[in-house]
Amino acid sequence: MTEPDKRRRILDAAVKVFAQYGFYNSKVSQVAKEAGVADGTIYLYFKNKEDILIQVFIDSMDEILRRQEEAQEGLEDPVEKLRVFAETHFLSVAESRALAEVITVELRQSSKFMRSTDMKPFGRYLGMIAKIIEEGQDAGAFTRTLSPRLTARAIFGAIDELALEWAMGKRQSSLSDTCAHTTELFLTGLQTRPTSTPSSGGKP
Amino acid sequence: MTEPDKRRRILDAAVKVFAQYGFYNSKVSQVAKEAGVADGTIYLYFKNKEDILIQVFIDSMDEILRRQEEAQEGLEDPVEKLRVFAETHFLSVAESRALAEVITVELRQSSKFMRSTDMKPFGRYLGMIAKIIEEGQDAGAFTRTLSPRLTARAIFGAIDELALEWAMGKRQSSLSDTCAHTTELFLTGLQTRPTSTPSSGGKP
Amino acid sequence: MTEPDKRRRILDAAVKVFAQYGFYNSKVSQVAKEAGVADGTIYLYFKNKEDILIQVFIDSMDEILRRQEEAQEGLEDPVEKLRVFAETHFLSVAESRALAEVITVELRQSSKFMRSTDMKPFGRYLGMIAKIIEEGQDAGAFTRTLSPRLTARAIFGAIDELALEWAMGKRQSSLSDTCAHTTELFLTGLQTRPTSTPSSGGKP
Amino acid sequence: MTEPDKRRRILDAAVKVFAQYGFYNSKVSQVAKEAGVADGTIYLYFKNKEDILIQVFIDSMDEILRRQEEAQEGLEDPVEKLRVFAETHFLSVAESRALAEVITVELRQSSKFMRSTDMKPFGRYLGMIAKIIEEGQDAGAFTRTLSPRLTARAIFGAIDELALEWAMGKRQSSLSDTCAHTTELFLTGLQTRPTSTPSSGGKP
DNA sequence: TATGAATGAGGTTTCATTCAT
DNA sequence: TATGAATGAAACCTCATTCAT
Repeated sequence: MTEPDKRRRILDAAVKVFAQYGFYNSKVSQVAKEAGVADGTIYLYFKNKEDILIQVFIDSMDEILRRQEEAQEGLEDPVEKLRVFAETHFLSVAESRALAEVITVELRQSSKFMRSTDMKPFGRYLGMIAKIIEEGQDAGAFTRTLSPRLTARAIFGAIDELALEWAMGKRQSSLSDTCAHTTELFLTGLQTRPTSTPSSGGKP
Repeated sequence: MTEPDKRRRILDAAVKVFAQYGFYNSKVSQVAKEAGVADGTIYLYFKNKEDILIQVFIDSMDEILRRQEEAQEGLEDPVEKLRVFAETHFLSVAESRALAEVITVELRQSSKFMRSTDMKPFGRYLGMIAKIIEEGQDAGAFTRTLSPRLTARAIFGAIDELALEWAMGKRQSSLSDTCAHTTELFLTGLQTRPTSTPSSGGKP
Repeated sequence: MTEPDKRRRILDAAVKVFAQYGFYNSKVSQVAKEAGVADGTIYLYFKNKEDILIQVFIDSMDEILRRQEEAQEGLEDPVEKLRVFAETHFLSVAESRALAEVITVELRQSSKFMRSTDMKPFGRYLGMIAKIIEEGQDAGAFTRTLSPRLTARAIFGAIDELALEWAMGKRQSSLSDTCAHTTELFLTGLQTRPTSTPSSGGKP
Repeated sequence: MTEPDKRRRILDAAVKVFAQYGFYNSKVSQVAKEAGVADGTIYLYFKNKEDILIQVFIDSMDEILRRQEEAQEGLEDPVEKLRVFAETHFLSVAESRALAEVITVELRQSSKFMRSTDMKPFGRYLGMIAKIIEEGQDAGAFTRTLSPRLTARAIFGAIDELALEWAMGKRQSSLSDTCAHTTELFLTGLQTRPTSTPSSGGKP
């Protein structure tokens, strides 16, 4: 009765601890102490240590997905959509460096056993990018030569790598700079060069 | 009796085991058995379990770097250089899926303590990409609007993500397709728009 | 369920096991089994195996010191004091042969690393003897030719050696005999012989 | 052909290493390195690690016994004999602090398993003291109230404790002082009171 | 005799998980 | 629900010993 959302507190503590020590070097008791609960209490909310990581991931992905969907609302231009998507991803990362670390680093490690688990949220995340690309292709804004799925994955890889560098390293460039960079690189690669041919041509 | 390079055998075994179970879920005794040596023998060649991972990384990076340098020999065109770089990366990954997994997945996990270690090889790898970009910019082939360092990182992220997907997943697309995809996306983004040089077009 | 002092139980078990097998040949699991606890439980009460030995020592010394102080209460005569001290030491040893072995034998072995630890109790023990000697010298009962500190040490060595022999060997002599022996040897050597000549003399 | 007495070199190395680290914390390889031989070579001269300690002990005791016997040669007065015995013990210890440590410290530790082994040398050492006392008693120089065996043990304990203190600690007193101290304490306790005797003299 | 690389048994210690309260 | 003392399985690593050369 005292604690409204103990589960939440444990998840937040886990993100903090996992980010600092890495999943395998974190102790359940550390998470418990950080959350201000007893060791045993954790097992009232989670099946085991691994389950905490999974829930952290699912919860975080849900939140990020929610933000992305919110951010996309009302947007029409595929180029704009992609730009906003990248921006939102960076903002999410910037907001919680710890979360970024856990998601990008710890998650890969665990991906082996996670493949068996519910990885849908990540699939949906990639799906969002792919859908934007497809729409762009349909609208004639993006070149049809690139596979939406593969490109989505490539874009995610690039964004994620930079976000990781930004999150973990001594950020030399500002977040928005880094973000702008990434998008420019991709967008140019994606866009049909309407200008290219015609403009160039333009022989009246 | 004719054990020429026991160290090598252990490293190879480690890659195999780490790739399958993940570093933290692998037991030293598994590696020993896979290598066909006694548990204790491992400690004649490596300081501890972690050291095995580090050596795997260093050795592999050295090998990949060597290949990349060899592949770049004689190339002049920046676009060609980048294309070849990506290809070589994919080929290396394709050759040893296990190695790819260990490098991309396990390594991140360990990056916390590894930052303190000799990560030079990875820096050199990124450096190669950055240098290619710089040369391209100097030659007027690549746009100057993008920072070589950040772009190198983004490109690596994309390549690596796809390589990982290819290595771990049920490869739906062929290796060369995936490879071609990535490069096209980037190269287009990087290249100065020949069109932009409507000059080329030239309306006289 | 009714485990009042698990720490105590472990210490007692340790004394027993260490005495029988020697510290370095004892396994923590043996101590655990003897104490009726799980292996891991030991580490809730002690830092490590070595720490058990140190605590055994400190606890035992505290107890012996307590007894000695109690036994000395109300005594005035230095000779009597020394005699009682020896008696009490023997009695303590007699009470727990195992404890004697651990303290006298195992402790020396560990003295190297223990010098850095809290050896105060032992110093206090020697100090008690030295103080008795000093008081005896001040009272004119003991010769001033002997250094209290060195003599204390010598006396301890003798008492301890006999206690050890008694504790470990096939005791051929009774405890009280052995005890009486030691004290007589020392006390005679310590006492000033004022009386000796004259009194005996009685030249007619 | 090169090494005349490899066995000797190993024993000397062992004394050095055991004294510094203690028997159980010493590694056979350390002894080998200190002796300048290969690990395996040690097993050509000794059955196992424990055997090295035993041989060190036996050899050292033999040497000390030889010295004592040599020192006792020509002596007649029991008091003088005991004094010389103590002096010789201290001198032996002084000569090789390491040896003293090994004998007094490590040996006790190992006494459990050594009881089954040939401990004769130590028995002979105690026997020497006991014999001197007996002779003194027979000659009327020492009181008959003390058991030679127990007294010998007590004396050894005292001498050894002081030698140990002297060997391990920061020697505050000179060796000869410490030595003189011990003997005075004992001799006085042992001697029949020349004074007391006059009474014996007579009254005819 | 001498070597030293290889062995592999086994101990200390950790830590996820349980369960009596 | 909550606790946290207790559990005990299991892993890393050491190191005495062997044996092919």
